[in-house]
This record gives sequence, structure tokens and C-alpha cells, in this order.
Amino acid sequence: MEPTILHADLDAFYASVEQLLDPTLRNRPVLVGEGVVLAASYEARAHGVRAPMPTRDALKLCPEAVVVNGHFERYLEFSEQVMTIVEAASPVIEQISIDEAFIDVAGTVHLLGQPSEIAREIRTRVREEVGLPFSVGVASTKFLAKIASARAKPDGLVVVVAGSELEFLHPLGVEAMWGVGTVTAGRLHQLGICTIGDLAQVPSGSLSSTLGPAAGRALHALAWNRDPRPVRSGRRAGSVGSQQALGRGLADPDELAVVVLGLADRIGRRLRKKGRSGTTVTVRARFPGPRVISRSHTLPSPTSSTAAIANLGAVLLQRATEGSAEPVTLVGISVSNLTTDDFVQLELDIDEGNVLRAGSAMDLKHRSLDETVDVVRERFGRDLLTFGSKQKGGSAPDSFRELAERSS
DNA sequence: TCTGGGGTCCTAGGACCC
DNA sequence: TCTGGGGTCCTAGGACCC
Repeated sequence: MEPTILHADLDAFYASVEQLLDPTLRNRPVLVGEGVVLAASYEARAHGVRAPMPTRDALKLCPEAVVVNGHFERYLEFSEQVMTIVEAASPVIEQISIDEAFIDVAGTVHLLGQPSEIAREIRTRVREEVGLPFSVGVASTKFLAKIASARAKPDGLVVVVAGSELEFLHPLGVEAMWGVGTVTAGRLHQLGICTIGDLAQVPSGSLSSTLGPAAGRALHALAWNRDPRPVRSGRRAGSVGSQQALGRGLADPDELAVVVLGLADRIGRRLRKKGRSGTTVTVRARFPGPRVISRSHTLPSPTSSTAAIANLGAVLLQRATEGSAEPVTLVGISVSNLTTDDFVQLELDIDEGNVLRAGSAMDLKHRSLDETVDVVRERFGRDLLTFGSKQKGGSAPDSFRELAERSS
């Protein structure tokens, strides 16, 4: 029986799309990104170019490279085409970024054949129908499938068969592990731990003292390919944010206010398009150094309003920058604690729990609050999320809490 | 001499409640 | 009145991933 978890990953995705769209770029080194390399084609990687690297450094390594600015909307279109093909293999899919996804084919092997056959079929279809190179790893855990797909690149397939997992895993450097970056790798090296096999020999307790309890336990388990995380379909983003680098930096409050408004507008649009709202607004400011300061605030009820995000963002940015004479080199805003807007928002006049006037032309007069909730549910198939009582000063937040308790 | 924009997850202290 | 434990939420910071 073959393992059933696939990790599928488009190779040098942005650069491959550019080569597909413009045939004159094929077989040539291509860099996507004018300031920083977001993606480098394999022809460019052969010269040592890696993402993310300042584009001018990349051009020193590879002067003949063609630099293009990204076409992000096209990337999304290609991503969707590929994911549609992948969905034919199994409904259990977890897309983790624009160019990669986990697929559990345990439920479809009886229809479609062995996992390695399914992986070959997906690769062939993506190659023929979309025209992009695609690598797939097949293994018994998400962790190992991800490492396998990295070993499969470019444009390959690696299956880690049952029983050979540790043989495959232990000779690899700790940097190959998902979750080990430069800082953690540096700490491990100081402990004399270089390979995943070395890591496996260290008791998890002594890892925890340097890396923290969660990271220590997780790394030790992963070194033995113990990874219970299932492939989870239908996961939704937990936050929506936007950020902007400001070159040498801005100090003028008016100019910063313009940046904040632009970011809030982008976030507000995206939230509303997704039909989502959030309660926590976080502002991040970077200073030369690089020093990063964040300030956040949680609202009593969720919002997707550009104005609300911008106003709160401006206050938080001021708090983040006060007492600092340095210019701000990056501003980021994000909205988290997201909820889905599958609710009806109504303004009602309420007196002692009875509705005196409804904010829309609905027949809600003289009903109790509980009845109102039922009527709204019946008519819209959704819950009443917020309401205000004008007579009592209209404190929607308090009412919201009360109603949230009732309807849950 | 840091250089992008989009995210996730973990930690740790404090407030607050039971 | 004092002491303790457990749980949740908020805030700030940091590491990591593509």
C-alpha cells in the first residue's frame, strides 16, 4: 500500500508563467520583481540567483537575465486552472499558497489507482492543459510529502515508500525541515545538530530549553516523521492585510496618513469582496535598523469598512511612532479575528426587548427580540448579527454581545 | 547595505472570570 | 481575608513560509 498524501508544487511559478505568456523568454534566465526577486527561472538559478534577493545583486550574478514586473492577476488565473485539475484527484485538498497544495487521496485510490499513478496523471494534465512544470511528492505525512516535492524539483515526482521514510529523512540537513529557518538552524548548529538524523537523537526536552516547548516537541516528532496533521479542506484565511515599503522612509504625518488610507482601502475592498469582517486591527511600523513595532486594538464588533480601518490605523500608527525621531520605512495593516458576513445587520428601535421600529421596511413591530431573531432567520436564512437601539443611545456593541450569546 | 508583500503560528505577560 | 488553580482574551513581539 502506497502512502496517500501528496504535496503538489508549481516550479518557479511566477517565472514559469512569464515564460509561458512570452515565448521569447523560454529557455532564458528570467527574474520576476524589479526591486526584489520574487521568482527566478531555473536558467537564472543556475547562476546562483535565489528569491528573495535584491534584483541588482541577482543581475550581478546573471547579467543576461531578463527582469519583468509581475502579472499577479494572471498568476491567480493559472493557479485556479491548476487547482481545478488537482481537485479531480480528491476532494480532500488544502491549498497553502498560490502555487502549492496538499491532497489526501486515501478516499479515491479505489477509483483512480495508486497514489503514484494519480500523481503522474495530475502532472501530465497540468503540463498538457496548462503548460506549467509541476512537481509532486508522495509520502505518509504532510511534512514528508512537502520535503519529497522539494527533492522532486524541477518537474519531477518523488514517492517515499512505506518503510523507507527515516532512511530518506535522516541524512538531510535540518534546513530542509519546514519550520526551520535561519535563526533555528543557527541555534541547532550551535548544539552540533546538523542533520535531521542528529536531531532525532536529541531528547525533545533538551530541544525545548533552547527553542521553546512547542518547537522542541514538534521538531523532535518531525525528525521521526511523526506528523499527525491531517489534510484539511475548506480552510479560510484568518487575517487580511496589506503593507507598503517606503524606501528611505517617511516621517511626515500627512504623507503617512495617505499611505494608511491606501492600505485601508485595499484591505476594506478585499474583505468586502470575500464577505468577511474582523475585529482586530494591527499596525506594524518598521524603522531603519530594522526595528519593528506593532500596535493593535480589538473592536467590540467586526468591521470591513475602509473608513473604520483607516481611522483606527492612523491612531495605532501614531502610537507606534510616538517618541521615535526616525522615519518609517514600512507600514503594514492587517485585520484579524475574522468572521463571515453571513448575517443580517439591522437597525432597530427597541424598548424593553420589543421592537418599536425596524431599520428597513420589515414587519417586525411589536415583536420581542427573540421573535425578531426568528423572523430574520426565516426570511433570510441567516442570523441577525447587530442591532442598535436608538432610544437607549444605540450601543450596537453591547447588543451584539447579547445577541451573539443568544444565537449561539 | 537590508530588500517585497502576502500570510501562519508561537510565546509571554496582564486582565479578568470562575 | 488570603491563597491558589484554571481558562480565555488581548497585546506585543518574533520566527517562519511562499
